Amino acid sequence: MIDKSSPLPIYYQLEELIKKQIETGELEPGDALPSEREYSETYQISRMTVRQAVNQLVQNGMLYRQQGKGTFVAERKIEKQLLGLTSFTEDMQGRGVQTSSDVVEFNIVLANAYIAGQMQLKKKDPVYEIKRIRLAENTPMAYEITYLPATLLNGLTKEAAAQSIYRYIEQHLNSPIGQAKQTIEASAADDVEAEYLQIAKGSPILLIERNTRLKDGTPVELAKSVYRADRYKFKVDISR
Amino acid sequence: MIDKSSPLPIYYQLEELIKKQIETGELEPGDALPSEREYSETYQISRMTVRQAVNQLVQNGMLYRQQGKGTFVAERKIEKQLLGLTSFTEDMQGRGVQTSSDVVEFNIVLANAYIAGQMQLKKKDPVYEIKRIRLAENTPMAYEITYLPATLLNGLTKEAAAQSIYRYIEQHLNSPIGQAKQTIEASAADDVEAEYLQIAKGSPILLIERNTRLKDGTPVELAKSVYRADRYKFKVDISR
DNA sequence: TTTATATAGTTGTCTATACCACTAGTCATA
DNA sequence: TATGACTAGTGGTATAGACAACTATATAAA
Repeated sequence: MIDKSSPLPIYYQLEELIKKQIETGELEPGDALPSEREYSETYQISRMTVRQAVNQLVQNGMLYRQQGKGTFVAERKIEKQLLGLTSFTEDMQGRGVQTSSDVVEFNIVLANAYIAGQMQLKKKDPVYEIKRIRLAENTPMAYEITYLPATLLNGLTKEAAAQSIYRYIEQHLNSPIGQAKQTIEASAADDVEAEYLQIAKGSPILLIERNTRLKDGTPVELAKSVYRADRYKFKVDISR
Repeated sequence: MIDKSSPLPIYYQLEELIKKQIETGELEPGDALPSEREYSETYQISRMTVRQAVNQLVQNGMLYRQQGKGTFVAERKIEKQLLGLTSFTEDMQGRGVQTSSDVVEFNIVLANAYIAGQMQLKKKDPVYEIKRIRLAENTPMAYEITYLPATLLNGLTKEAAAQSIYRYIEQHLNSPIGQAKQTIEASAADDVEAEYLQIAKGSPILLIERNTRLKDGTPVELAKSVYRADRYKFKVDISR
């Protein structure tokens, strides 16, 4: 099961092995794992290496330890990651729902004070302003205005914007997306929003503003989304 | 700086030391940390112990590593934790806002199918049903209905419910709260909600349903909260 | 000037070992 | 019966050292 000559790290192999055992049900929530010393002897690896594997899984919540007792399989989390929250595309595709985007506007504009502040730009720096309608199985779900720093992401096309913008960012900058800060509030649809979302003016809507940054802190996106309240619930999993 | 005879683990002491240096600005975002070997020699501790300290901080996003280059201070996150999201009390108190609760109802009722399903109880099992108005500086912010399993938390009083229910749960069960699953949606206030929140019927509101569990997966709370949309925004920080 | 090549320094992985702290059960004692 | 001491097993902390993988810089060769 563990191949010491593999280029893959041993702790990673053990980690995947335990993960698989949990996924297949060989290890069920509440079950005790073999002790660290047992793993150590079974696979002829150091206990520290075992701990490194287990640490990863404790960290992401699949296992938990109790000193003096053992290590146990945690209740599985409903959603694997918080990932799905960030991106409409990923969220819907994760559920097997066909998604698409209608790009209704695609401009380069000058940043106002608020946008500049959030994106750490100077006022009047150029930014892409992209207005999209997000569809799930051809039903309008959200209306979204996205701002992207034009100097950083030059060459962005309307076609790329109709796909996943995140993918474009990660590939173009060759740098992973790190964190997003989101604000969620409730409101009532105004004329424009009502029209795009095909709902009555004054209907309840979810307003979500998202500020996305790379791992090194560089802001790469500011997006304001308007979701139909009757079609969209927002799920968050939190663990302490 | 590092006291080897202290009962506090060395890795923890080093972790706190680095944290403090970041908080005081001695280490700024983007700065490189001293190398692991340097820490090791400076404090006469093992490099593995240094790594353990740094690992913690990488894990929670304060530092990031680049193989071959070094370890660097990450851009600081806006909110320290996702913690504040879960609990109205902790959230507000974190901002230095005085909070209180009016318990308007305190009953033991029998679980209906939905509640039983979410709480992993049988239908008609007894549950506390607590209806509270959440106030921030004496202004109504939310109306909340909380269900708690009565057999697990017997002895809960109206007075304890007026304080933080979470504190009661953790102390009574002597077990830490692990995760919460939240659903957020927008809606319009009905008669009852409008009255409690002192807003007009039909005003936009945020509906938040929260299902809280212990680390071992035991459900301990199901809460439905209604927030005034004009007084409450919901903030989420997500990191990949 | 450009292109390899070495080299020093960094984090990544892994070992073997040791002792501490905590849990749960056993067993002797009061 | 109840209490306390003991013991085996668990995870928690820590050490010292080794080699691999990667990055940047300096140096030598084309």
